[in-house]
Amino acid sequence: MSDTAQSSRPSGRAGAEASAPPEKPARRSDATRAAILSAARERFAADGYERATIRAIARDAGIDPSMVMRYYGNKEGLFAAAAEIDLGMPDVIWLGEGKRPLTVDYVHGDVRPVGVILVEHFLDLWEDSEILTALLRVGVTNTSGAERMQEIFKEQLVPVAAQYAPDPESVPRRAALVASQVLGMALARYVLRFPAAVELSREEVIDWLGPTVHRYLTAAEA
Amino acid sequence: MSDTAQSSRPSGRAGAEASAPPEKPARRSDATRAAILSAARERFAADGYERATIRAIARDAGIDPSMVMRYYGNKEGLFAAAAEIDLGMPDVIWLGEGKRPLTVDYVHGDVRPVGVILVEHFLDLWEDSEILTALLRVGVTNTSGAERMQEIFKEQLVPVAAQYAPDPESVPRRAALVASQVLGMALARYVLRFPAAVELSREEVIDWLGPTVHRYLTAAEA
DNA sequence: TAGATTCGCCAACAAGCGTTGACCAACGAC
DNA sequence: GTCGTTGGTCAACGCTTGTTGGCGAATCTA
Repeated sequence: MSDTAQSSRPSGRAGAEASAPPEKPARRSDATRAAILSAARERFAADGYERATIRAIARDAGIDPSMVMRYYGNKEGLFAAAAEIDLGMPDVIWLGEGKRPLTVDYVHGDVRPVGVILVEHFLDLWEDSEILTALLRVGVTNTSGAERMQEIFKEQLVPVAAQYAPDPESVPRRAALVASQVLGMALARYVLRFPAAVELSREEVIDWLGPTVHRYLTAAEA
Repeated sequence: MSDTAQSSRPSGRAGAEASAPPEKPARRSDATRAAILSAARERFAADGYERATIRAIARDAGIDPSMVMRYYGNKEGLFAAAAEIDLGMPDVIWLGEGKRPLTVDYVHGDVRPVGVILVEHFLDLWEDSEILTALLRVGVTNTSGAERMQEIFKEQLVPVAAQYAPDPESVPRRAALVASQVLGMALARYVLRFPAAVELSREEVIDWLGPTVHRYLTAAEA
C-alpha cells in the first residue's frame, strides 16, 4: 500500500526532461534502492526464497530492514523487483535453407547454427550474473517465482523458437524442449553442482548441447 | 542427542530372526513411522524443505510433532530418511555393435535403444511417486538435499553410463549430460509446470529425449 | 498380577521471522 | 530562516518455527 509519493510531482523535475521513459524522478535514495536490490539478488541466489531473510538482505546492504519494506512494500514485492530479467536474446535471422540452418547474431557478427549461438548465450547469462540462479532457486519452491519463469519463457524464449520451427503449431513444444535442456544443464552445473557437470569446459557444453538445441528447434517431428 | 534406547536391547527380539537383513525389530510403532515418512515425502515434494514444517507433516500423519523428533531425531534426520531412494535402474546389457547400439531390459523383455529405455524409465519414476519431486525441490535450496542428489547420481546413474560409453574416461561427463537433460525435463514438466512441457505427451517426450540421451551416452566425442 | 517398556499427547521454550509505527536528521523550496 | 518532504534508525508487535521434557495410557514380559 501507499505509492511513496502520490501528490508530490508538481514542480520542474518530473515531466520536463527526456520523454522516452515516461517517468524518472531520480530520487536521492536510488543508491540505497540499488544496494537493496543487489543484496537481494545475491541472497535469493544463494539461499532461495525462505532462507533469504529481509533482515539478512538489509544487513548486506548496510541499512535497516524497515527500509526494504518502505521501498518494496513486502518480501514478495522485493522479489518481484529483483527478478526483473531481460534475457537479451540475440537478434538473429534465418540464413540457411537446407539441412543445417544458420543464423547471424547481429550483435556479435556471428554466423553459426542457432543451437550453438543459443547455448553460448545462455552460458554467458548464467555466468555473468547470479540473477538466473536466484530465479531458479526461488522458482522451484515459490509459486510467484515459478510464474515469473513461465512469463520469461513465454515472452523471451518462445519468440526465438518461432523463428525456426518448421511448423508454427509446434513452436511452444520446441521452446519447452530447449528450455528443458538449457535449464537442466544450469541446474546440474550451477545449482546442484554435480562435479562432472561443473568440470565440463565451456566448449564441451557448447559442442554437446548445441546440436541438441538445434535439433529441438529445427528437426522434423518424429 | 539420545539414541531412543541405548541400554535396552537385551531380550530375545533383537538378533534372533532371519539373518539376511542384520536387524529388524518390527516395532509396534512402525505404522506411525511409515505415516510420518509418507506425509513428509508429500510435504517436501509440495513445499520444499523450509515450508514443509514438522508441524504440518505431523498433522498430515495424524500425530503429535514431538513424535517426529522422537523417531527421526530432527528435521534433517527426517529428510534423510524420506530421501532414501532406489532408482531401480533397468538391468540392461549391450547388444548392438554398429551405429545404433541396442539394449535389452531384462525386467520388461524390451529390446530398444538405451536412450529410449532410460527416458521411459525416468518418466515412470517421476510419475509413480513424488519422492523425486521432493528430492529436487529440496536439493535446490538445501545443501544436504543437493549432496543426496549427487550420491544418487554417482551411485546409480554413472554405472549405467559406464556400460555404454566408448571411452571409460568420458563416463562421468556423459552421465552428467544425461542427468542434465532428464532433470531439466522433470524440472520444466513436474516442478515449474511450464504448460508447454506439461502438455507434451509421454510419447513425444520419449521420441524427442530418447535420441538425445542415446547420443550423450554413445556418440563419439566432438 | 506386577513391573518395565513403549507409544503418544500436551504445554512450553527460545529464537527468528515479516512487518509496523514512532521518532530524528538531512535536505529542498520559498 | 522556516517548513514540508524525504531518508534513515530503533524498538517493538504478533506469529511461527524446531525442539524439549514431563506425564498418562497402552502394551509387553514375567
